[in-house]
Amino acid sequence: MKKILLIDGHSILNRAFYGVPPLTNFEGIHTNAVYGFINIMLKSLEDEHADYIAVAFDLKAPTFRHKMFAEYKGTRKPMPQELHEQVPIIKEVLSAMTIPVITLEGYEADDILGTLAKRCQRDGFEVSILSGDRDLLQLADEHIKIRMPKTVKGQTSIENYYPSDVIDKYQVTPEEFIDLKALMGDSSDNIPGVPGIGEKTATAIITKYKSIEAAYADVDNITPAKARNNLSEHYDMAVMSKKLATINIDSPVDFDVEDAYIDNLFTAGAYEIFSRLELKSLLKRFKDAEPVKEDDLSDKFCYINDYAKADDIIRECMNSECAGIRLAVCDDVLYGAALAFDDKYYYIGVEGFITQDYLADSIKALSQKIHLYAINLKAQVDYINPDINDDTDDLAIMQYLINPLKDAYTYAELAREYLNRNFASEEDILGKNTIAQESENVPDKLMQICCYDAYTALTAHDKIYDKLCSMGMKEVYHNIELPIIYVLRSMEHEGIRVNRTALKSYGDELAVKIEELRSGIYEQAGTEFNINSPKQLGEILFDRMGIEGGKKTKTGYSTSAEVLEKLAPDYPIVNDILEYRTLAKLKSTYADGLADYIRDDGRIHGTFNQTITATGRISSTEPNLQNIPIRMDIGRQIRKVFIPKDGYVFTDADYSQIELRLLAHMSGDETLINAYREDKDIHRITASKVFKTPLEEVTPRQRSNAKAVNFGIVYGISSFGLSKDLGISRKEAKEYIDVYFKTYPSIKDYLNGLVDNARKDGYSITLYGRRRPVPELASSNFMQRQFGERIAMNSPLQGTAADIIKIAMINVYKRLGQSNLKSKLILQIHDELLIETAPGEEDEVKRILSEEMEGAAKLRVPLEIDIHSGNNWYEAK
DNA sequence: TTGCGGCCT
DNA sequence: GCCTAAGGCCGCAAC
Repeated sequence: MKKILLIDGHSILNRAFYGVPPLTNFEGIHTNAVYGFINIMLKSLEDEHADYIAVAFDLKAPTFRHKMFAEYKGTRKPMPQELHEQVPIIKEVLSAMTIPVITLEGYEADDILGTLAKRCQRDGFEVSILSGDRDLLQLADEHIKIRMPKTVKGQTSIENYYPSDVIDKYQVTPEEFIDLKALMGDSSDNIPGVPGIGEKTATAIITKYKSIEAAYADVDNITPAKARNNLSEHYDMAVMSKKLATINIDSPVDFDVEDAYIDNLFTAGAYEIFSRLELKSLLKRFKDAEPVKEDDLSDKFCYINDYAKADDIIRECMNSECAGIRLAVCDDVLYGAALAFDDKYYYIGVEGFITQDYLADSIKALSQKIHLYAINLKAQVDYINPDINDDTDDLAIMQYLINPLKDAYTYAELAREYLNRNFASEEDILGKNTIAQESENVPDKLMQICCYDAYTALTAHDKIYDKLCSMGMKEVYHNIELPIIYVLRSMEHEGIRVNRTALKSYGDELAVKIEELRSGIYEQAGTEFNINSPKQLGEILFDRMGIEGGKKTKTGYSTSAEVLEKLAPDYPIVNDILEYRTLAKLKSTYADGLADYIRDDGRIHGTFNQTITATGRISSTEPNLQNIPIRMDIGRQIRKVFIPKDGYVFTDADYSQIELRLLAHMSGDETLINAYREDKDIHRITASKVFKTPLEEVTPRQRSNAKAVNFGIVYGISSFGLSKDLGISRKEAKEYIDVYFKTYPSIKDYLNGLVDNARKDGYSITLYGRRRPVPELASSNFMQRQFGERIAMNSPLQGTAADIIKIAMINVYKRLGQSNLKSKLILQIHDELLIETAPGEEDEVKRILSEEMEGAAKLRVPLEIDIHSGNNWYEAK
């Protein structure tokens, strides 16, 4: 039997809009409703195995119902702009997918759906109608099924209604459903119904009489009295409501069902739209549906394993101006290299006479002679160009600067965006294998990955570089991001030495204390359970032990430190749990966690990621060396296991209040600027002004509160956040903030200006021109907009601080090299640099650090650093 | 894979 | 009525 799926366009789009979190592409176009719509539609097609599909939409113009009843639908709240702008997009998408989009002047989508459903049923079709609108239930019939998406706890499922299901759920037949609505009315459509009759009474009346006409005929016997009186008085209203509620199943809609036949939904046109909208997971569906869609350039690629040929190719490449390059590198081993130049694409494998050293040396020579373009240079730079230079470009870095919010900067992403090509991604080609594992198989896959990469680097380079420059980020790219690659690579290469045995005993000591606490906790609880499980812990504390705490999270009780700390004074077990948590965290994440990363050279070589953060900061992974404990002494002790080479010391320098100093500089506030110029205590000054107390009489408490306010300003202050931080009421927090802004009006103006500019431009910007898009500012959701405002206030400060320390790192790195020092930069922790300092170089290293860090930017206030040295990281802080 | 909780600047 | 100070990474439990 033939099957057709009919969709209520606006209803499903609306559901998708509110069901899918806000989503925008880089141009700031909202896409969540389109995304959700297509997902619901494809899911339904899968479930139903339909071979025909059509979508009906309402038009703006009045319908026949408005002629009957002028107030029909009333003055509806306009749909949010974010949803409104997606209406034409979904229609465009559907058209591109060759799905008929049906509208009819003077009629609603319901009427179109009803008409088509009945027609198709007559023609022997099995019909499914997809809508979120219960009114459609009146259409349910022997061969007409109504599908309604339903969301329970964030999970969307579909409810199917045949007539029997309607009766089960509403005690009335689909036909009677109309009469039900005629009595009840419908506030959203402004259908009046009968006053005083709600769902309960209406259902009772209709189950008994089957129709409003029959009920009216026996109106004297209707109970309760209120319903009786109202129905007899307002019967005409019920009759009109019935007419309004009745879906027209005989509308003059012009439709040839053969147009709705599903041939291929995944057309090139649809692909183009989805990639413009950046709906990646939908693009994936394309690949499954239409494998030929993937661009295959394999026949252009040439595999080289002959030494003489390789030599010829490299010599030939030397004569071109530029080349795309991609090396196959894994665990410090080079397996091959792809070169793309003059529309030629070679992969040279390390094989036979083509040794690693030969290939690396040839590429280094090449990089001296011509411009090379790579994607993710840091991973390959060891074999390309050992030291800072401006001749090898990195397209991943360029793209990160253009949009730092993306989650991948791979050739597949770049080719899609800039070349309109859909290449199999590295993950697609490798599957679960690594490059090292794959090198043992057929070399074809490595060739494909590297050639696609080199092809993309060469072909997209000019487009992406031009875009970067047009966005004003040429300097930040050349002066900051490109050189920092080499510094980060060097830091990764050096690593940091760890005292393995000390780490082990630290872990062992923790284990003893943890066991003591564990048994004590079990004893107090009267049972054994997994203390690490928030679920079990919550049940023990709040159910079994009956502690007053209350639910907070979706999944159960909150057992966060914030909650537990309030209970700790009254319940010894809670105190023990908090201590257990602290120690367990230290053991699993730091003692045991770090041990796994110590390599044979006794050092940890983490990775510094340059393209992760939204603001321009560096991030650290495998392991994260930027979150080693320091606040509590028990945790801080772990820093003693980080040690320099024998005879060396650690020198640690960190900026003093860099973000507040930037606030002073960028806002131009004279009080703040003078305070820093005269090296005054900034928090004390703020306290004195805000609390109207003479400077000498500021209490420690006042100073500490002022410090919290200063921090808050940098984060994009909110009364909620400040109140939580200070443990005061929101009202008090708001008063602090108000007084602060009254005291520093230029800062208020500056921060407001940041928000205004970000709203106008769509992005925030640092002193050095680095951008961060803030699409949240355009949201219709209040929370989202507020979030956007805080981002707009924080990003320029945090981002400029990130720029400045990167400049300092580059200069420190260069100075250490120029002075032929053995000392090496090994860590960066956002505003802090750690140098492993060789014997006798201590003074010079300190001089370099202070000159380069303090001199990294010339501001209206001095940049100052604190500097310490020691025999381990604990001592050096 | 997701949510919670916790460590850092 | 929402439930938020900015930016990260990671271990564990539970699905």
